[in-house]
Amino acid sequence: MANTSPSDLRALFDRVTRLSAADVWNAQLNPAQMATLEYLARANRFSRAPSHVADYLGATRGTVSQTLKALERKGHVTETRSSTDKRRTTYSLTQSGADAVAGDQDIQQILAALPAATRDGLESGLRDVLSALLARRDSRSFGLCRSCKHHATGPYCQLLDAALTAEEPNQICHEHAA
Amino acid sequence: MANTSPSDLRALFDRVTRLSAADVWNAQLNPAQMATLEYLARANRFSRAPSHVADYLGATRGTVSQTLKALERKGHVTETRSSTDKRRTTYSLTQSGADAVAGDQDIQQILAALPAATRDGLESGLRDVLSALLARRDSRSFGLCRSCKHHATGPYCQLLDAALTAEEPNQICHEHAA
DNA sequence: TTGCAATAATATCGACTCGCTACTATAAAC
DNA sequence: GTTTATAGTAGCGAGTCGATATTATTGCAA
Repeated sequence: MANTSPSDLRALFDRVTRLSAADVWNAQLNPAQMATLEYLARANRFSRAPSHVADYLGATRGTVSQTLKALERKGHVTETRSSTDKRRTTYSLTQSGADAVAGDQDIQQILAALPAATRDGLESGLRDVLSALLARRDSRSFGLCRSCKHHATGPYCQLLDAALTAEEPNQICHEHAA
Repeated sequence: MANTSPSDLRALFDRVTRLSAADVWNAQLNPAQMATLEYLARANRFSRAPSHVADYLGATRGTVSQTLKALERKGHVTETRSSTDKRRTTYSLTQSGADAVAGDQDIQQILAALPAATRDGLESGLRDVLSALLARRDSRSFGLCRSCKHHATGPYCQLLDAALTAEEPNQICHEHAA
């Protein structure tokens, strides 16, 4: 296991990616659509705009806009326009969208079956790769609300000056800062 | 780092995948084309047919056929038809194709910068996930020639009854068996 | 308060993936 | 010598994806 060459490791990562992507198609969704649904399922109410999804997935706003329209046609998300700032749109999962995310268990079953030590090693490696990727493209971290410097007990967000629900501290936030 | 939930880990994996895919587009290639080139760069001469690529990437033959045609139009691969079995076609990288693979250094640089222990943890985790995925879809392993049961010193392949070049034991083989 | 730059979301375009179903060759098995 | 399996391809429809342009809307400054 020692002396892993970066190119071998990269090939290994790519292959796992491709094979697990091939599994996602077994819903009526493609990988981009599933990734979008999964993000929406984990993001808080301040972070569900097309531009947030684009930023999170590393895609352009145009692409994400089309993906969200496709998901809307399939009934997995609904669009809500902001009344205060009419440029803003927010998307939410419908029940059918939430079901699709919950039903996508294939890779999760494999991960759940791994020994805890292996899972931890995998996670810490992926986290390191992710931080390097984020640093290079200087993208946002999308961390959990509760680990943010603007998070105050209450629960309350000092940046957005908003009271939070009980679940929100455990959701992903676009404005997250360490 | 402990108590990693499978769904968090899955989300982490997806995000790294998407962000690194976004980087690949910076060549004139999309992720599927780059993955195909990378496979061809690592596969031995018995393993470069469209169906082998399809099997490796978990895609259909039709899709791979089109991808190879696109790569051929761009001058990154060349087609060679077998004279003994006229159904068979083999693809090889051109210099331009090899350059494209070599130029795709972004993720490799990140991986190379990781501490060896982190890299090993990442690799062993990915390997476990890969074997589980392969077992479920009962796909081939595509291991290195030299680790195959048909590999004999010489170097020589007992299954295909063929003498091997010096590099071939270190390439990927479609017929690899443990 | 008019003017302009920044922001948010879409629309459109062309290249391409992807699963799918058909289809053509060719080769092997009976 | 016919059936069956294998290898590759074509064409279809849905949809991604980057690029570019367009339309609203907002905020700021002269």
